[in-house]
Amino acid sequence: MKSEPDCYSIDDLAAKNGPDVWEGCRNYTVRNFFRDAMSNGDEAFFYHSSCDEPGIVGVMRVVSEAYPDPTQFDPASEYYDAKSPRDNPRWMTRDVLFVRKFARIVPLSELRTTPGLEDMKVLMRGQRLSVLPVTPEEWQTILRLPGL
DNA sequence: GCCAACGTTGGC
DNA sequence: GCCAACGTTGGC
Repeated sequence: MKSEPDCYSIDDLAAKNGPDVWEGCRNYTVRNFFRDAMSNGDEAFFYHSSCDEPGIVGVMRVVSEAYPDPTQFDPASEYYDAKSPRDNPRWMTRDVLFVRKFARIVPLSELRTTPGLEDMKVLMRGQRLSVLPVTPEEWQTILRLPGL
């Protein structure tokens, strides 16, 4: 799950000391991932994008079922969507909980050269979705990279 | 339903 | 700042 650290970083999530809403995703494929592909209790990588060193910085846990992203109904929010009906919300999200920050960032450049990650979705050209699936094998491979 | 125009993402 | 990729919009 990607976030621009200038906007919301893994340190922001850690400082929350509890669940936080993963808000603002406005893409139908991502909406479907939140709704259908995730389960309460799943773990996810936190990825910093659009920054000096893009890459995976730690682990968090999904700690809710899917529910409508509240920011779509908030006219004061930058994520407000006037076309989303309250009785049939367009945008879904889930709560996440900080699990741990890696000893070092695992940069995108390293992911690209790590054996076993050749087919990882986040490395595919043209891939811009802010939430992407990770296979169990990729998950284990990546966990071994940052060390302690 | 087609498709051009436009907007966004995000690495570089 | 550039640009490739691709999603969305809206006229027809």
